[in-house]
Amino acid sequence: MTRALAGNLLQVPVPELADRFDEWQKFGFDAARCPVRNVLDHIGDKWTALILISLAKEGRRFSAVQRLIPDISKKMLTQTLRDLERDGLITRHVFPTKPPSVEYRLSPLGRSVLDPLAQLVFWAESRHGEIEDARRRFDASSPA
Amino acid sequence: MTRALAGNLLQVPVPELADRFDEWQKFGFDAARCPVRNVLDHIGDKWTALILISLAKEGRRFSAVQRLIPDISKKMLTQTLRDLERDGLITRHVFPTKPPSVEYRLSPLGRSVLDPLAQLVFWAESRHGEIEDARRRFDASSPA
DNA sequence: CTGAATCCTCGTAGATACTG
DNA sequence: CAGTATCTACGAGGATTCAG
Repeated sequence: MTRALAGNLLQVPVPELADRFDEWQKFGFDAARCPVRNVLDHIGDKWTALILISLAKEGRRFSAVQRLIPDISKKMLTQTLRDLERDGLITRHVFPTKPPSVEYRLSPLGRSVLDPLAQLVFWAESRHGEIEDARRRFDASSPA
Repeated sequence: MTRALAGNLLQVPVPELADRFDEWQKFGFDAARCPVRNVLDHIGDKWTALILISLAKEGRRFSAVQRLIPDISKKMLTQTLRDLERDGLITRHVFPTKPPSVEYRLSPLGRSVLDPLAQLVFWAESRHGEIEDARRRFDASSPA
């Protein structure tokens, strides 16, 4: 599977990102037309990425996800799952067992975001040390 | 050009992302050890990504960035720039002109995040339509 | 021009309790 | 088990004003 996707991976050169930015400018920088604001804000919120990752391997039930992300409240879990479902990134499957059980799964669209998301996560992981160092330096040279 | 970078791009198979997630679990899911929470939350906030992109082509002055992102307040611009500087993603250069001018530039570390960021932005752009459709379907079938 | 300082508001998210 | 309902608190972020 890692092979299968290798060929698919869209090449996105950085200069093009800057050019895109220039283009958004021409439309008055309408928030609705700007994917950075419209989507990245959303998947960048406090719980979304974590939930997507927790569903990467297999579908999971509500309580299973909650166990995987211990400090999320039921309220935020419910809400974030619903937003994700609304955006078509996950699907919701209800099984009419005695105590009802509900399983959430990534949709194909949801699975497709794991690649770019992984890029960012692994960037964060590999640069984490550098960032911490920079913070320490900054805090040291900046008067409280 | 989509070809040129193909060789450079780190392949990050999705299964590995899920495995990483499993590992974080073992450490009690400490927020400090979790790059998703520690870093992605930060670059995923309201203005950070936009500012990074606006500096992608060249260093820019405070007021220039503000023009590029019309609806950011001076307060948030100052604050986000300072956080970015603290994290070592941008550098700050003061020129002692008559009215002082300050230019912000991406550091090598800052430039390095543009690649994964671009992946996500272009994902957002290419899937934007799908997401909007999903939203409409969801809202239509869901009783207000 | 590039901020710093203050005040104020609004939304997000946590806590708690309840339900099918 | 998988939510819903309500209340509250906190903090991000906007507006405004001042300063080097």
